[in-house]
Amino acid sequence: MKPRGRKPDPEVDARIKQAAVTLLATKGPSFTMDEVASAAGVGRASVFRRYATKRDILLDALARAMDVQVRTAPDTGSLEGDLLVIVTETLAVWNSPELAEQTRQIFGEAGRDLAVAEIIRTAMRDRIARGGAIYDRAIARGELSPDTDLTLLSDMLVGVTVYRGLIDIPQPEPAQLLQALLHGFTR
Amino acid sequence: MKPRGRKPDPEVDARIKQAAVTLLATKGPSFTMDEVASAAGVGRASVFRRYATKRDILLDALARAMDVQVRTAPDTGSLEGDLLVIVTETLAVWNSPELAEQTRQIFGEAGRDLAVAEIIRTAMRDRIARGGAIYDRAIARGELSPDTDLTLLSDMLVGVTVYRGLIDIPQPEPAQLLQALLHGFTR
DNA sequence: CTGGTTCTGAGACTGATAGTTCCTGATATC
DNA sequence: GATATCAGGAACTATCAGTCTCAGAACCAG
Repeated sequence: MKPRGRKPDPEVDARIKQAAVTLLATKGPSFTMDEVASAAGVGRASVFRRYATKRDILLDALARAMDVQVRTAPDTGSLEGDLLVIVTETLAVWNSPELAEQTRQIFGEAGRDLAVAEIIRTAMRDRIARGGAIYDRAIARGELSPDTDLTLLSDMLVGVTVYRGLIDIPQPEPAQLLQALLHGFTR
Repeated sequence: MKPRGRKPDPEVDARIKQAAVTLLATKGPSFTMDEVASAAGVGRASVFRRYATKRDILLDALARAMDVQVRTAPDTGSLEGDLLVIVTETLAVWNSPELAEQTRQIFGEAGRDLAVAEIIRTAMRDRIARGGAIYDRAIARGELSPDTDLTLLSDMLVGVTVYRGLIDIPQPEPAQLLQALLHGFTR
């Protein structure tokens, strides 16, 4: 059956989503529903008509926020060179105080809500997939074995930085981290 | 000058601390002050007389909880053997559903409160220091260079597991992680 | 055009929870 | 014995998620 009465205003939709993403970026996951409504210049009820719970709007805003930035994979001619770019970019997130704080909070939220974890997981998978060419080339060059666990490689790279970022430890030097990933710690 | 009136009851102290630690273990950081008071069989005001805010009691309970488990370092005769024990133990935390959930929540809390981060950081430092002998022996045997960044080694090991645990990815096989740490990903 | 339905902003209300305050009684120091 | 602090209990405030109501606007069916 057709919907009857007045239709939801798409303008209101847009302004709520916009406000949620902005608030997530500025205040982290602790924004309030009142803030969303007033930042969107919209009635409280209109927010709750679209999102039953705060969790819903948070997840939506988070998914939007994670969907944004992705760069094309570098191609420097060697695995070491390509990975150095990625390592450096990854560390850059944690070396910028504002970005680091934001990221800390988001990973923190993942610890209390598996749905948040899933959003991050998916976003990270996409990001790795985007860099797949690097590994293809490295395997073609013989720098990596064809049966390398690329996910583990990637997770070890990201893992240290997330871990250190979360508990507020300075990040390693890119070259050192790169060395450890490529050659391990034994001599 | 001496304190005048009635003294704080040490029994009450103890029961509050006990209740806080227990609640932290069972409900995670989301326990309420009412729960603490009633679990301790104590008045609400007595809790707030000892801890000005919930954050304070949470930090205290957390510090207590982290202070508990530490094992003596293994000595299998090789770095590989010793590390395998440590890797396996670390993975065990995340392979037990209840422990994993608890750890997830605690790391999540670190993302929203740097004081929590500091408690974890300190506890992890202690734990690494406890395993220092492993690395001393490995260096003596020539398995590690004397200028190895042991903190990075340790953080890379823990980092992957925390990262994967937080965003709910299955943990790697111990042997595979060990291999990556010792020898890296290149051939 | 009319009537019914759903949207809109505004605001009141409920319930949970942190934190405060006050009460009465117990226990300590002076 | 006066005074101060602690004990438990309970009322109170403030914040926030989530619900509900209202009056007015927009839309659809007849």
